[in-house]
Amino acid sequence: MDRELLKQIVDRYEAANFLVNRRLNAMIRELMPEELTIDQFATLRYLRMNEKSTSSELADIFCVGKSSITAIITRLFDKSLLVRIPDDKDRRVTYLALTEEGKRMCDMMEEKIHTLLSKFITQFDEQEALSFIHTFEKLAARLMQGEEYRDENHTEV
Amino acid sequence: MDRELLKQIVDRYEAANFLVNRRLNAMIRELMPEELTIDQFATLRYLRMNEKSTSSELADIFCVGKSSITAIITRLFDKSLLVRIPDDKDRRVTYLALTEEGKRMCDMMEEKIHTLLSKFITQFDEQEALSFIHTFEKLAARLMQGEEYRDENHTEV
DNA sequence: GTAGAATAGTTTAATAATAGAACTATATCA
DNA sequence: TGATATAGTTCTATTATTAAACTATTCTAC
Repeated sequence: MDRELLKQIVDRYEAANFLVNRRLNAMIRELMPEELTIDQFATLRYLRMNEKSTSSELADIFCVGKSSITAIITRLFDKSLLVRIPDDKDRRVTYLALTEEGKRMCDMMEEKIHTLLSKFITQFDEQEALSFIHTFEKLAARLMQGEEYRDENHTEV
Repeated sequence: MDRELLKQIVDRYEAANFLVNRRLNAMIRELMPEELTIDQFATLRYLRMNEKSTSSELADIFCVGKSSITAIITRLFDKSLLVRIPDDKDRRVTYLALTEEGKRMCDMMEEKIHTLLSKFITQFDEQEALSFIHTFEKLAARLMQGEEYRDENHTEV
């Protein structure tokens, strides 16, 4: 790929990404119930799909420090949306699980977001949408690989 | 597009988007100099490309309230990365412009981010990258249209 | 031409997410 | 067993954010 073209593609990616994320986030924020933030919902959603994960796992997936996760988890716990379940094999470990209310809340929001995104996605023809998603997933996979960036950074000490 | 397929595409989009943004943000955060946050950089970058915009314009583009912009602008001003230039036609208006140091800082970061993104983008063949970007830009354009979501929300009465 | 409405931007107070360091408790390993 | 590593929390400070109240202007409709 030629140098100039690459630069253009990178620029265009940055610009589109910025717009899409800012707009979508704003739209999703509006769908949220008063008591839930986007990051809190993202946490609920992850736990909905991954029963019994831990703070450390969340910190890894979300690319933030563990103290950040503790704060979010505490807020969700205070709202009775999840519980902490100590592992009895390794007593350092605490599993996280949604309460019934947490699941309900998560499903309700997931539904609303689905409706929102569907409006935009249905504007593309099937083949274009599938190609796009396919490339997006490849990009995601490649970002997951080049993981040298972690440690030293989002883990304390 | 059939209902089940649509649901799958939306799910896949959500998952890929989450991964890509979290990872990329983490990687970019690491490139940042000590004194600059990602949001501050995004502000610099916008002003670099759009000379003489205003707080209100930034609030619109970034989909946040004006007081949020005031806070970021003040921090960048304190670091001597930008200046406020009052309009002498309409004295309510204040234009924002980068200082030379602001421009240098912005260019330096832009360069670093370019290098990072290039690593990933060059892994795709030219045609795939171009199709992807094309669809991404269409999505961005459509999100810009359905703007009913603003007002009442990110503008203070 | 003036009163009332709209607009641009700031201030203030409160909340959330975050980093980083210090800490507790537990487990692993050599 | 003693040193080291790991899981998670607490604490402190910073940043981004909202919402509401506010100042200073400009616009507008009468």
